[in-house]
This record gives sequence, structure tokens and C-alpha cells, in this order.
Amino acid sequence: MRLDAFDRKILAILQKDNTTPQRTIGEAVNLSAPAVQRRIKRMTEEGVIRANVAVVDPVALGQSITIFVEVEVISETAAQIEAAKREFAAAPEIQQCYYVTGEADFILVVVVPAMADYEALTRRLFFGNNNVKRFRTFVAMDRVKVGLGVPVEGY
Amino acid sequence: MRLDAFDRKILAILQKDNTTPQRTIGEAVNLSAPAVQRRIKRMTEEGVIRANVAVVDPVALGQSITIFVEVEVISETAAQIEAAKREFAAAPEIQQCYYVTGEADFILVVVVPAMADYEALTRRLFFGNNNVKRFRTFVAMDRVKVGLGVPVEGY
DNA sequence: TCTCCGGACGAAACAAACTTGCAAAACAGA
DNA sequence: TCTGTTTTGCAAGTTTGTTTCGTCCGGAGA
Repeated sequence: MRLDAFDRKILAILQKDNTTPQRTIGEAVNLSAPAVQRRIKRMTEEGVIRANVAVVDPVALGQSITIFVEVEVISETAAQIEAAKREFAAAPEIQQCYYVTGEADFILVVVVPAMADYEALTRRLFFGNNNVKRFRTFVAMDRVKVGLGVPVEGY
Repeated sequence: MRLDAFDRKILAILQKDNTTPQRTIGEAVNLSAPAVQRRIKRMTEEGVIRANVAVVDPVALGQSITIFVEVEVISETAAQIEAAKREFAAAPEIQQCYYVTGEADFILVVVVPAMADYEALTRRLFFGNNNVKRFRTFVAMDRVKVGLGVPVEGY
């Protein structure tokens, strides 16, 4: 279904703070609270809104290390790729996993309490997987900007 | 402040769905609704909970291309790095920006409607910045797993 | 051991937000 | 223009969030 300007503006607000009262959203977009509520409900049912989540500070939880990993595989058959996707997706330390084009095949974002945990992960997922040709590690020193939002334009 | 097992369990729930009623959370963790409410309030004030956001499907918004970029800079003085951080953080297309160690200095996650928009971004931020030595692009073909959560353990 | 004190809890009362039914307005196609 | 469809706003009803208040538990000091 097509999203109109109201929907996009509502999404822009919810991506910043989904605890904003519908009445407040309504005032911002010039719509009544029930109208806002119905649009949110519809977008949720249609999958435009995938989830509503709290963003937690990793440092507060003692899970302070964020690591990017580029993974290159040996065999890129559909079956092998699917197997790798499943394996990466199943690991709780892997917060984000993308299958990409370029000089690598996968890019992972890993969050762990300490480097030792990352080493354990590499042994388990990379050295223990003989389809992994090579992987390259980048340790985050500063999370300058962290968002999962989608830029909303055209309203 | 130290988080106990109740806090961690509450966080685990809120990271999945922060619209869960406090009463329901209370039943899950064996606490009354007001107790849950007080803990959430405290964790929000302390910054453990950074934000409450809706996760939107980029495809639904027509912003379907996700791109990873490794950026290497020429000069790594503190002033230059801070300038780069500010510039990257200010770009709305850049959803995530990390300052990292390894073979690159920054890793960016860019979300744009089309490749042409990414090209415009490269001209503006990379070719237009004479401190950028080199950048490498990875286009996501499949967002296998997308999360900003933090693994919660020990409860 | 006893008492005091601070912190956290649960029950209940209260306030705010969400949800639904319904009639009217806006809109698209014939 | 007319009609059918869709969406809106209002108001009532329901659920959820918040505050209050009295109680309990655990530690510090006499």
C-alpha cells in the first residue's frame, strides 16, 4: 500500500521516539489521535513498522565492544551462502549480518563483553568453518552515530 | 548503578518489544507493575535505555539500498578526526558511523533510495573532502539480520 | 540483641493514553 | 452530478501508565 505524507511524517516521529503520545503526533501532523492510531495500526499490520524496541547502551550492560567483520567465503553456491546466513543469524553476538557485493561477501556487526569472547567467536564461526576464506576485523573505538532508522523524505 | 537480574530481564523484553504492557512484564519477571515502571524510569534516567524507537522497513519507504563504506583518512590528528565525525554524523543518509581500528578509520552504514543518491554522497563527502585517502563500497544484497540490541545475559 | 533508617515493594486510587462505534466529510469513478 | 468507498473527528469505553501510601526487609549503630 502507498504511504502518503501523513504516514511518512508519523514514521519520522516514531523512528525518533515511539513513546510519543498519539495526541502529540496528531498535533504535529494535523490529524486527530484516532486517525494517527489507525494509520499506525495499518502500517504495523502491513509490515512497514517492523518492530518497536528500546535501544540499550551496550556499555551499561558490560557488552562494550563493537566489532565489524568482513568475511569472504570460498564457495558461493546458493546452498553454501544460505548455510552461512543461517549460521551467522543464529549467533546472539552477531547483531547485524549483511550479504554484500564487493571485496567481501558478508559484513557482520558483533557486540561482545570482551575481546576474548570475540576470539571465541572467530574460532567457532570462522576457523571452524572451512568455507571461510578470509576475514578482516575492525574494532570500534567510538560509536559516532548509531541508528536503524530510515531517512524519511517527501512530506 | 548496578543492574540486577530483574533489570536485565526487563531490558531483554523491551529490546524485543517496548510496547509490552508493564503488567505483562511484571508477570514475566515476578514483579508488580509499579516496580517495573520504577525500574524502567530509573534506567531511562541513567541512560541505560537510550531511546525507544520504531523500526521501519526501508523497502516500504522506497529507501531500499543499504551500503557499507570503509573510509580511510590521510591525517589522523584529533582535530581532523573530530571534523570527520561531525560531518558523517550530520548526513541523514548515514545511519551508522563508527570510528574503528584496523585497515580503515571509519565504517559507515548508508541507506539511500537509489545508487544515484549514493554517488552524490560520495562526491559530497569523499571526493569533496581532501582528507579522505580511499573508500571502499559494499552494497548489501540481503539484510540477513538487523538489530541494534545488546545481548543480555546472566539472569 | 534491639532499634532506627533507607530503600524497595505491592495494593489501590488516579491520570493518561489507547481503542472503538458512529455519523459526517472528503474523495474517486461513472 | 451522483454514488460508493474511504477516512475523518468526536465521544464513550477500555486498557495502560503513574502516583500515593502503608508495609516489609536488610543493614548500621547503640
